Amino acid sequence: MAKAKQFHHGDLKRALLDAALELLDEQGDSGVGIRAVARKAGVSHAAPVNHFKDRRALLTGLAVTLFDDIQADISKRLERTSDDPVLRIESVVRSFFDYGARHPHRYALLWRNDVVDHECDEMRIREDAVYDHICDEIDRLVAGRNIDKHTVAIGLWSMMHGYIDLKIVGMFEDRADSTSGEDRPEALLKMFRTIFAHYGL
Amino acid sequence: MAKAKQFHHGDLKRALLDAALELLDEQGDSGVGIRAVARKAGVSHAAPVNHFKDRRALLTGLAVTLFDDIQADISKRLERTSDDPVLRIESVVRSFFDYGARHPHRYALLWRNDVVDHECDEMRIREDAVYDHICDEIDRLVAGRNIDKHTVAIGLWSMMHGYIDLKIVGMFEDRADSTSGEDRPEALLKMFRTIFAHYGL
DNA sequence: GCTATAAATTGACAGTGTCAATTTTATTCA
DNA sequence: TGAATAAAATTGACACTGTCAATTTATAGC
Repeated sequence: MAKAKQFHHGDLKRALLDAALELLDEQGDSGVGIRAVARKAGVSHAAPVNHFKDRRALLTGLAVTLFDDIQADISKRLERTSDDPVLRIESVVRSFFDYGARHPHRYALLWRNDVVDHECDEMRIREDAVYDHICDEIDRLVAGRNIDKHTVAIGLWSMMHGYIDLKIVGMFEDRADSTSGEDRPEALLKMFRTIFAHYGL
Repeated sequence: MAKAKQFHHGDLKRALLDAALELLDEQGDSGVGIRAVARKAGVSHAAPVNHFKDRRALLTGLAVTLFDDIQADISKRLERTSDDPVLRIESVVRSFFDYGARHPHRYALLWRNDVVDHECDEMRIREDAVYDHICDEIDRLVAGRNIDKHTVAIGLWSMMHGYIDLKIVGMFEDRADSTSGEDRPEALLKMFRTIFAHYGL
């Protein structure tokens, strides 16, 4: 495998996704065009059509691999986390916080509805997986009590996603003078612990 | 004004923004191209350059008008709201919730970093204005107490924005079975009131 | 009325996504 | 093994986009 230069690339799909990821990190999603990716992979401009019928399909395929990366990181962290549901939830949230800070373009792509097909099975499966990570722990947390776990999960996820997204946009740049709480993500986590506490969790 | 058909349009800038808004509502930001807007305004493909040097400038100009609309709605609601800081904060949040539900494409555009210039003065001013609406009330709320108002404001704004954004993406479509709390936005507001309560506000 | 300036026009260029036709390689089956 | 079939990559074309330069047209000021 990895033969020098043959007509049939052998593993072009993988090569295309690699090239796409590089372009994404460098220029954001607008830089990930079919032709640009093909160029970067050293292949003709129409070659990708065999593996991705669309630009949309290409970006969706890329988003799928990103979700897998996140999923892997979450699992790795959870292995090192105790059985306390609150701590496990915080592990998941920290995984997202870090990912958003480290790879803003990748994170932004995940929620681009126009360019990524969230309806397709491959995406739904991945999204379900990460949602379940949050929801399962909350389920354990509210077990027996008369609390709608989805409301708590949606609230938590909303705050988590909203913070990452707004930070990427630069919304908190010069607005929130970093006087007291320098580590804002941790402050938000503490804030949510407040909600858990209020529910008696 | 509004003369039939002359070479000089007279108010082309306004006409372009009107056309852009229509296209945005119909097709999302990807449908708002310079040429498409010019076509819709009944003018040649290069006419817009006199009023918007870029596609980015066009989209930014459009986003500015959207922020103004939101600002107007917020002000209208606040006029009818009592002096209670919590109620006033909830008014602002409800304004955003409604806007996001009513005009998903418009809301999404506001936070598109690649296509809208958030650094320019016109944008900063509008963003500051809406942020201040939230922050001022929170400031009154935490007055005297040893609480970082920015942390509370960022938490609130993050949850608000995250919920609207994820809902637009369709993230809560079939996941959260709408058994108990049908009105999710109100549930989230209640959740935040929990945080206020915890801080003794 | 003449001139400067602003506003809109046409035309061109490079780049894009997508499709059709074609050539090249790999695979399968007799 | 060799021929037929399928898969993978190529080239070429089309319509479309954003942007720029050169040009024409209208407006405003002296």
